[in-house]
Amino acid sequence: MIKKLSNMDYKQKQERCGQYIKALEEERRKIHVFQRELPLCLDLVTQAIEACKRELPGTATENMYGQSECSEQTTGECTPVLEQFLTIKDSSTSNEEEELTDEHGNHDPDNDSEDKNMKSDWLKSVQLWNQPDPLLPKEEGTQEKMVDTVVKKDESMKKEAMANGGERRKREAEKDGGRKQRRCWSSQLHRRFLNALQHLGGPHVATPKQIKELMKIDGLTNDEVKSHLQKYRLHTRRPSQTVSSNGNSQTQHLVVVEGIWVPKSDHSTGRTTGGATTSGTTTRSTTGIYGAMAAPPLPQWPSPSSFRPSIIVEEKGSGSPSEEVVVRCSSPAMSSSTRNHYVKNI
DNA sequence: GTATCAATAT
DNA sequence: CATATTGATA
Repeated sequence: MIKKLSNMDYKQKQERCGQYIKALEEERRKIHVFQRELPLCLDLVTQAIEACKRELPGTATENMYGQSECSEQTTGECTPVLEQFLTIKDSSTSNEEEELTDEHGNHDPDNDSEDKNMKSDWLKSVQLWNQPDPLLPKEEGTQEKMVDTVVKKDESMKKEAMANGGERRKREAEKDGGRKQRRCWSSQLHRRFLNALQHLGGPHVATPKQIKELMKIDGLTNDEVKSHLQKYRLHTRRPSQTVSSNGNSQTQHLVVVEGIWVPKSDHSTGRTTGGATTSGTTTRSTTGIYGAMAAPPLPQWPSPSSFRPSIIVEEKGSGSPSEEVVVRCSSPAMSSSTRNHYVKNI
């Protein structure tokens, strides 16, 4: 009796583990669409899967009870996997959103051109594009411990936002005839923006008002969000389609669309972390900083582990006059309704 | 949602 | 001084 029970128990364990893995994999498929904005998330899930698989075949000593199928945002006590999450998170949390370390009030334009930091400093160098603000908000300090939905995250930099925008929002009717002072989109602000975007289902379905609300940043106006969204869209479109120029457009039925848009990488460290170090000085070939995210050269993310292209689109119809492409994704959010087909302007 | 203006940065 | 970026506005 008891033997049987324990045996069944074991089998159940295994089955549970399998289910868990399955769930994880599905989850990963889902967020794969957003790999552009949640590369680390994807990475985390992937690693979790691997870790789980490693444990499965061996002695299933670990206790897998308690969570029928925790899909990422489980409440917390999530077996060894959770530990993995935590570890990884700890190491990479800096670029998840706390990458703002105002360590450098000065960027040394001289000894910058090293690729020395090909770890994850991609954004580190971004932070200081603030206006000469006497307020140096040292907000950071927030070591959040939520690995969950990626959205609810920290609420830490609102103050900064206030300082930047809300405070000086008073219209100075001086020579500019009442034009507002520029809103400074810090990297954090932008990240919140991105989060909001993805929760609303993508840049093309999100409305500025919703975004603003979701960002929950005091002093932020709809127009500001709107403007930023516009710019974001402009830049996230494919800025360069350097491929296929030689009439061999049929060989390429798959093109990668969109990449990560990170706010203004600094003037020095902003090279592609991988591949051929673009010795800079290519100047902006109409694509500028955002250009390095299109198709063939593949993403240049600091993420050490495997990284696959972003959203994949495939050409529709071989004779269609309208060069239209459809995003192939399984995300319910993305694939809702008709707004998700990007028109190609080749 | 787009186009244009204006302030800055390069 | 010209041009590119980027946020504000029309």
